[in-house]
Order: sequence, then structure tokens, then C-alpha cells
Amino acid sequence: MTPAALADLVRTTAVHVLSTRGLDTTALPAAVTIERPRNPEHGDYATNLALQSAKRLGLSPRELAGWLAEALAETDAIAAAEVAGPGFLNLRLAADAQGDIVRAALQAGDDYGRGEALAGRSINLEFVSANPTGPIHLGGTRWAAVGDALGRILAAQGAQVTREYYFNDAGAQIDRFVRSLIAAAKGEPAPEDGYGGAYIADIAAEVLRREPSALSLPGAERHEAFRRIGVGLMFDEIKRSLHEFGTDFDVYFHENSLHTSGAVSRAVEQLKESGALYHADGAWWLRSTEYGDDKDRVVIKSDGQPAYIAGDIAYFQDKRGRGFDLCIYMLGADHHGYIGRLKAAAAAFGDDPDSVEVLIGQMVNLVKDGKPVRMSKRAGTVVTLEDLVDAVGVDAARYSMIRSSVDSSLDVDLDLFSKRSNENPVFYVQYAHARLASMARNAAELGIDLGDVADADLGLLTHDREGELIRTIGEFPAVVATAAELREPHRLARYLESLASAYHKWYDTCRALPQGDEPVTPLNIARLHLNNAARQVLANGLGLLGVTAPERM
RNA sequence: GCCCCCGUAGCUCAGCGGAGAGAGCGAAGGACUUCUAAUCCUUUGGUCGCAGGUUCGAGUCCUGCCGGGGGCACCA
Repeated sequence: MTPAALADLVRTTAVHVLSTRGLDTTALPAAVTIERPRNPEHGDYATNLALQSAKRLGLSPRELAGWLAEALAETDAIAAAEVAGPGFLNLRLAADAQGDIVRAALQAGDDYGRGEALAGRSINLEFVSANPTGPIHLGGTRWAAVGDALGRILAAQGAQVTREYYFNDAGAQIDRFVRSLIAAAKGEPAPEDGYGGAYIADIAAEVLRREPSALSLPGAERHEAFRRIGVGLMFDEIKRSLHEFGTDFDVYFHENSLHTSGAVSRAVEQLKESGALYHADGAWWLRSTEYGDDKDRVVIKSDGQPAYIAGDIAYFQDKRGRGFDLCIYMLGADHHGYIGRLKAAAAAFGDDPDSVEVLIGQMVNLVKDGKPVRMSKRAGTVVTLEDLVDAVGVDAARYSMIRSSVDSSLDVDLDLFSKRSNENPVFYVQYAHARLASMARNAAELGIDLGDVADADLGLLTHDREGELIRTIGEFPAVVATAAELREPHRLARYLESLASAYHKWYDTCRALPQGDEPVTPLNIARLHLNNAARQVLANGLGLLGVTAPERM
């Protein structure tokens, strides 16, 4: 019996108990909460249903819980039901019923953990969106890993997800980038406000290789040549490193295209007509304060040029035109001020501000010997996505970025880049998968025929550690659903660690394969099914994080 | 000044209102002739920043303080 089925059983039973006593069944919550108590003495599962409902029924929680316990104990699937504490109802499943979780996981296979909570929703998920003026830094690496995992998780809940990267390839930053390239091509130092990393010289050299006459072109043409080729090279570089990181996007959107296509002007005109913009001090302002922003924002500057937000507005309109009913933006904490204006942009077009969801992630800091190290281009302490991958590999890099909440700032230790370390919990999880795969291989080599899981006697899985492992497997669908609902992929990573732990402990205690010449027993078969179920969940979970599930380590 | 995030074991961090608060790392000691020891088992370790409030019940929700980080442009 899966937790979801148990919740249904408890509710059905409660409805029955109340109605036979002539009590109001509407006092019951729509969904019954089933949790796994920390303390094993409190049963396999517990529900606070009686605590929640007793007051509305004018009963004492313990009295209500007692009635429920009595009725539930009649059920075959429930081995024990008892009232505890202020009115908790602690439940133990019959081993046979618990085995259904193993069946559910094996029968669903790759689909185990998928849900329908977001079925029919079309979601635009924008993340990374780092400026094309340099390689992806550690901050962008975090969003690449978390955003990609979130995209997978949302899709697993049935959403149609479009992953999108917004290139800010218009405006002053690009100018600085281009001037830096030209300076490097001439062998001059970077401009005061320019970029000075080694990659600038590399790109400048590549521009000259492709367009040997670039430097001798007249001013504007020269600038354009370096812009066109240089920015293109930077795009390719960014896409390539993200691809190698396991993160691909459906749409790479170029801000510049909004300006050249006239989308920005059209959006601005539309908002002028609707009154969302007003003219003051020679500029056009968005009434963003009406939508929760702390001040109105200039959209068209007094020199007639669009401000940065003009691109955001046109971009939102473009997304809206593509039919998304939810636009998620993942931004760094240094962009927290954007929330109000992005929602204002939506509201200005008459959309529900809730169709814009801004996820703010905290910064990534470099640490050495416990002390913070400032990332500085001049000091050469800028760490890029590629640096991290070169040092620890894609799996470990992704995993370490995903496993903590984005609400917490993340410290990356520079020692990672000099010391080889297996401390990353990703190896613990992957090792569990490799062990599982190994056991399945051994079983195959022994010629053990597992048969259909439907026919196996999973009621033989009665060891404490077996129960623990099975119930952990049973949690998986709810964990994925919660991670999607809260947009928190780290919950899935933490869950996989607990699953790996339950697996390793089980492995240590419960031998699955027959030894020597022993005959294959039904218990061997049941345990091998459990092994395969755990393997399935680890593989599904790691897949949702974009981390590989190795067959061997 | 205003806004957002954080404050939990020596360190890094989990803990979407539930019952002696958890993991990893660190420290001390154990377990491999048998399915992978990248594992497992002991032990060590805590005023959950402080003070109020809501609740049958608060690390979790609310308010106010105190620390740390980030943000408050006709820059992008």
C-alpha cells in the first residue's frame, strides 16, 4: 500500500466512522496527511487527522483517534493502529501490503515518481541568462544546475516546459565588450570600463583569424565586425560549456532581436495608449508602483533611447504571445529588485502578475581555508563553470550546486580545485546505484529468474531495514511533487541521500543472493525485486537532477 | 532609511505546524575468505541568534530587536 493509497484508506474509513455515528463528515480535511514518524516506535506511518478534526466535531482528539484505530485495525492492510500522545494515530502496515510499494515502483518503471499536478500547464522557465560578455561564472553555474533540474522536475509533473536563455546582447555592456576586443586585437590594455580576462585576447585573436582585415576597417564597420564575430563566438562558447554541463535550452532569445524587429517600439506604443506609461521630465515612465514596485521605472529615457526595462517588457509580451500561462524567471539575489518591475510588466499588459514568478537565488561565494575570497578578474580568481567541471566533473559539480536550498548562499571551497576529494555526497548516491546494478548483474549471472513481480511474495520482506527501504521508496512520488510545487530541486537531492542510506544499510544486513550452492528461495526473489525497485528510484531521481546513474564505480 | 535572503552540532548544511532536533565532514573506536568497505556499526557533540505572540503543539507561522549577505539608476 502506497502512502497515497493509505491516505485514501484513512479518509474513507474516517468518513464511514463519522457517518455511522451520525457526525458531520465535512469536518474532515479534503486530504489526509500521512507522515513517516521519526521515532520508529511511533509506527510506519502516522496521521494527525484526529487532532485536526476533533475540535470541529466537539470531540476529544484521542476519542476520535480511538474510533479510527478500531476501524482501521479491521483492515487487512493494517497490522496495527494505535492512539498515541495527544491524538496521533500510529499505523503499521502488514508486510504484504507494504510490498505493494515495491510493485508500484517496478511496474511504473521510468514513470515512477511522475505526477499530473502540472498537466496542461505551459511553463516558460528562464534561467542563467548570463551576459554574453564572458564565460559562465560560478553564480551562473548554480542556476544552470538548479534551473535544469527544476525544468526536469516540472516536466515530470506533466508541465510543458520551455527552457529559455535570454542573451542581453544589446546596450552598453556589449559596447564595452567590443571595445575590449578591439583593444586586445591591437595589443593595447583593456579600456578602463572594459573586460580584461584572458578569454578576451583569445576571442580577439579568433576574430582576426576569421576577418584579417577587421582592424583596418573604418570605425563603425570595425566595431560592427568585432561585435558580430566576437559576440557570436561568445555565444557559441557559452552554449558549448552549458551543453557539456548537461544543460540545454529550447530557446536562446536575443535581446537585440527585440530592438531590430520593432517589438520594443510596438510594446511601448501599446502601453502609452493603454495609459500604463506616462510622460514626465522628458521621459516615459511605467506605473510600476501600482503593481508593487517601490518606484516607477523609466522605460524611454529623455534622450529617446529605450531603457533596459523596455527590453524586458517587450520580451514578456513576446513570451505571452507564445502562449505560456506561467513565466518563471530564475535570478540572482543581486537582481532582487526586478521582481516588482517584471510583475508590473505583466500587469501593464493586463495579465495576472501571478503569471510571472520570480525565483531569487542567493550568491555563490568562493572560500579558501574558511575565509571568503573575492572573485576578481584582475587577481585571476574568477572561477568559471568550466573550471569547476574540470576540477570535479559534471556530476559532482551539478550535484553540489543543487543539493542546497537556493535561499542559502553557497560556499565553494577553492581546495576543491587542488585536492581530489570524494566527499561530495553525489558519490554516496551513485555508489548505491552501482551496487544495485552490480547485484542485478550477479543475479543474472546466477541465472536467477525473478519472474513477474506480481507473483513474488513481497510479504517476506519483514526486516526493519527492509521496511525502512520500502517506505523510503514509497516517498519518492511525493518528494518529486513537493520539489515541483515549491520549485526546490534540493529536496530531491536530499531525498536521494536518504534513499541511498536506507539502501546501504539494507545491503549491509540483508543478503539478497543465495550463497554457494544454496537454492534460490522466495526471500531471495523478493529481495532482488526490492533491489531492482530501489535501483529504479535512484535512476529516476538522479535523472531528474541531470546526474548520471553509473552501472559500475 | 526601505526591500529580499540567511542565522540549527567544531565546520558545511537538511528539516513545506507534529511526538527525545538530523545528515555529511571533523574527532575516538570497531566490522571485509561470502552480493562492490566510495559501505556499515558504536561513541563524541545543540540556550535551533534574542525577546514576545498565535496554536492542543513552534526550529518551522506573526511582530520587534541583534548579527551576516544582497538590493534600492533616465547602468545594463
